[in-house]
Amino acid sequence: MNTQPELRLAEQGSKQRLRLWLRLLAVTRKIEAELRERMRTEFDSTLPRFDVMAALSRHDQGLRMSALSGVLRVSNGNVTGIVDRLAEDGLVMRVPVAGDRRATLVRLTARGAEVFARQAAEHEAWIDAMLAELSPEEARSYAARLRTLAQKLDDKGAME
Amino acid sequence: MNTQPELRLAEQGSKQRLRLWLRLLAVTRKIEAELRERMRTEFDSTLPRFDVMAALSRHDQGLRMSALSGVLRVSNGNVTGIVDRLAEDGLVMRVPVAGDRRATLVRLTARGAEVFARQAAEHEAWIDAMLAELSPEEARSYAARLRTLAQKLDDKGAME
DNA sequence: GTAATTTATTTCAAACTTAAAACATTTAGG
DNA sequence: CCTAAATGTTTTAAGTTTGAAATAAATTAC
Repeated sequence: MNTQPELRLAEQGSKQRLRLWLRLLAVTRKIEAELRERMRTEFDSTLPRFDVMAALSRHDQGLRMSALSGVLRVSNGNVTGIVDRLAEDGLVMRVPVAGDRRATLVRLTARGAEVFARQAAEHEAWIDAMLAELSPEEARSYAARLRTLAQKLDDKGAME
Repeated sequence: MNTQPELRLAEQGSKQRLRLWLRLLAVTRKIEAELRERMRTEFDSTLPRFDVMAALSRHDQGLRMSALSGVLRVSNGNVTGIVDRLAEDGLVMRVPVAGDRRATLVRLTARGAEVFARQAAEHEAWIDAMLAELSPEEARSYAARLRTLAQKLDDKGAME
């Protein structure tokens, strides 16, 4: 056996990358499950709602529905439902766009901004505790590596 | 300002960890989106179905519903639905457990095993291509780091 | 200017997901 | 035994998610 060492090596790389992906997925799911649980028990809310509010909090002037779904990388129809429910609760508002009656701007209400600020502070503390194992320097370095990886993935996607 | 340097430093660590989490989430979602798209177009299937079949493929003798949901870290009721649909398609089968009429064993059918083998090979190739940026050694080292992190997270969860 | 195309969003059907309730069965304690 | 607690699974209600179809409005091309 092992008459084709270059093939064996390629296989090895493939297996290592697959293993990495499975671990990445496991850790991400674990953290998400924990965050979801806490959002539910502490704030009677959900992660998707938090994600939408987080995106809006970075844009005082509001975001169009399409921009929102672009930022969050979820489908248009998905955002519609979440924004509907947030609006019912008075946390976000839909504002018409002057000069384009197709579009809507979504913004946090004053109460929404208040509620989000409280949740964001806790959220950051939860993450900090869960990733306490990693030093700030280690976190910085992994984040940087992931950034270049994400960039490469986006480049590939753009070619289609 | 900066009269409390120890606080500033703690804040820094917290911000770095939060940034890392957001990148982790972004990369994971990007890869998942790509895998889902390919599962759909190439195999007319979904990621959750693939995940269930992958778990079953590692257990020739089959898995109980509860073991399956434990391995996949999803809720019991969730697995029920996915297994229902896989069973309709003749890819998995429910087998009664001798001596315990509450439990069910789920196993891949012969056709299910065949179908999964094809999908798994492609799946591994997709991952390999998406993570080609990472050398096998780099992948191995990150996977190891994630493993210890996952372990720590599990330990914390076990304390509740 | 009107028709065709593009853009922005919502609606829809199907699947996935969760937590909690319901159900069935088994195990343990008196 | 027989009842209470524990275990294994499904059902249910609500929300999330997708991709595709529908709707509406704006833009482009005759």
